[in-house]
Amino acid sequence: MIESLSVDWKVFVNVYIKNEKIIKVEFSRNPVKEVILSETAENLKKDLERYFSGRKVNFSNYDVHLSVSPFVRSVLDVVRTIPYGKIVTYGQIAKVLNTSPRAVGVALKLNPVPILIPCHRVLSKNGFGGYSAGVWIKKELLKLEGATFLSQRP
DNA sequence: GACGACTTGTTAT
DNA sequence: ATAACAAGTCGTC
Repeated sequence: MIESLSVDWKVFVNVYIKNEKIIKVEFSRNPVKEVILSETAENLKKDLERYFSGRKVNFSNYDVHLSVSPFVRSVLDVVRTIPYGKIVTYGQIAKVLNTSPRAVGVALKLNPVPILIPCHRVLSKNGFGGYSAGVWIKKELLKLEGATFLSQRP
């Protein structure tokens, strides 16, 4: 059975969990129908609420499912180690993995669990780069985490 | 700033 | 199998 829960933010953040593993996080105009939540799900919900209220939360101990190619997995693994409030570029990740920035961008688009795997902390060298749910959400998340350089970017 | 060349994994044909 | 594309970057003008 799949658990679903929503957290109210600028948009609703909906999370789906199966067998204690997070399988999907989505931004949506509407909340999902919530089911009875396991302890893991309750904890995650509280952590998300804390996160959106501006607290520093680390999501890296949550179990995520990730049905993606080995390459995408390797990119997401690297992204997962980026600490709260810190920013890196697509190029830096590409260098670590010996690949191209372009490929890193494609891989990040395939991230099934934004926020938990913080792809919003990966920007292009000049500018913001993209975001599957819309760049404005990426900007809001960075603002939330206190990324002060924001105003210097076009 | 604009534009093209180069890149490399994914996606579509 | 092969071509087109993408959440990028670098050099040149």
